[in-house]
Amino acid sequence: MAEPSERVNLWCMSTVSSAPLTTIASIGQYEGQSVTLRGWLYNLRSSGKLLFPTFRDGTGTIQGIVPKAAVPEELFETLKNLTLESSVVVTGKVRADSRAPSGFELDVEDVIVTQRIPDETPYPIQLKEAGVDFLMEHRHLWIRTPRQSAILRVRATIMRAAAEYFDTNGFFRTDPPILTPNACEGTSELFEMEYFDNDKAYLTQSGQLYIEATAMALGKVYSFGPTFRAEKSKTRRHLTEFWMIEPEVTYLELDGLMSLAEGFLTHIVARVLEAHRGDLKVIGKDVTKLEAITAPGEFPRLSYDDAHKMLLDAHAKGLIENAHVYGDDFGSPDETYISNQFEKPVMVHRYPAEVKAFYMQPDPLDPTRALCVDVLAPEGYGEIIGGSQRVDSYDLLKSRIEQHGLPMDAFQWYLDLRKYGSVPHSGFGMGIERCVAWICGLEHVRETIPFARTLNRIYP
RNA sequence: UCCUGAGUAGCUCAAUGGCAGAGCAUUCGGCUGUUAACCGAAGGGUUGUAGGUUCGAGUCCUACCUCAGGAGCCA
Repeated sequence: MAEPSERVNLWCMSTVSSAPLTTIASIGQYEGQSVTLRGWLYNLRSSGKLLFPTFRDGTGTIQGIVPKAAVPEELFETLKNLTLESSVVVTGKVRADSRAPSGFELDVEDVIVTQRIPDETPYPIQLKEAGVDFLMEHRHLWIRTPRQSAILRVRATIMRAAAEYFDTNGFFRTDPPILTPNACEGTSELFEMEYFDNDKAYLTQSGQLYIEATAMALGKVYSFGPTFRAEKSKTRRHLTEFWMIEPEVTYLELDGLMSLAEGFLTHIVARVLEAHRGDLKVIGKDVTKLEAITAPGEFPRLSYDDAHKMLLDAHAKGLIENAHVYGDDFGSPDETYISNQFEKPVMVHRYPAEVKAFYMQPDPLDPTRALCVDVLAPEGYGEIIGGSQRVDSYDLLKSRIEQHGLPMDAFQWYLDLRKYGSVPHSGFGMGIERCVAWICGLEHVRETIPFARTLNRIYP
């Protein structure tokens, strides 16, 4: 058996062959030519004197063909005995073939094995089924599989498109601190840590209060970064560490905020459809559901009261188990039902102020309502955006802080924003992982981020 | 925190209280168009942990551990 070794250095690879270096995603441009790919052996089938190695390189997969009679003996033996996920530099001629899923195959001419995985320690992840626990324990390897790679590529586009929407609409990115001295919203569990000698610090659970301050400096701002919640939630929608993008805009009221959210989500979906139809196919997402988002027509806007009536009707018809109690927030089954009634994301606004955060502006037409909006993604994915107009009165904000039993000292700087040139302003936050889960049609948010942090898992 | 379910070969799973099994993976052999290829053979086990019931426990009981799904809360 040929025993290729780690004999290849990255900087000399370009001299191995005169063929142009390319990626699997763009290999169609080279039909009829020889090219060089750098990647890994994804799978290997054989039929007597014919080998079918499948290669992957992070942009896609392609099947190679190696007839014994057409290549040197050493090359054939090397490939025949190559172990899955060994790293390789492959040179071959690109050929269109209707039998290939991607439309192209590679007639292999040369292979340099960068590292051969030894027989005694085979690659642990099989192409066949595996359980959640095993896959999460091997997340560092699981992300190599075509479906997981496709999800991560879509995630990258969603993150870029989200930032791009604000960058091209006059926003300034102003990221808040990740270490904070107190709870922004006071109630939820926070990750606590020592801050030098006598102080505690907490990992941020939202940058909102800080970007209200930067909005007062710059007008239209957004932040984009990780947030942390020590909630003991074990569901398909929760992570303890997740990424949030949050715009905050001065002189913007609730209606304008909803329009902003609508334009923002539409832009993201459009960008994903532009760039990732192939990936969405690998993932198994029905793209017609996404095309419905970018089709003409506004996102439905539903008041809390209307949503409540919708839920009562549904309960009367036996479509949901529990009758919604007027005045309560919506539970997950309620949100799922509401979102399933629409093709587009639905914006539910003006919840009872009592169930919402202290900083939300009351509706002047009915002060028991908060000027807030939750955007519920279609197909039962639930809340992906939560936002509101903020309290702009010093006196009202101060009394709210008192009512909620929050430490006044910690909020002095926040109150200053209402003391010195207060203006109406609004903002929202979108959790990237829930957005990715919705757009990709995933069962669980743990697949939307390279290394998910959940209640029971912090390895790898 | 509460409710429910699951832990058996590297992986996915079977096994009426009565001999510990299969598929995939690995190794060896066969096949010139395979698409998670297929065919033949071999190796591979402290049934999550600790007790208990029983002639006999993977199976029944108790406790614990781990994981999963859901509720609440949230993005």
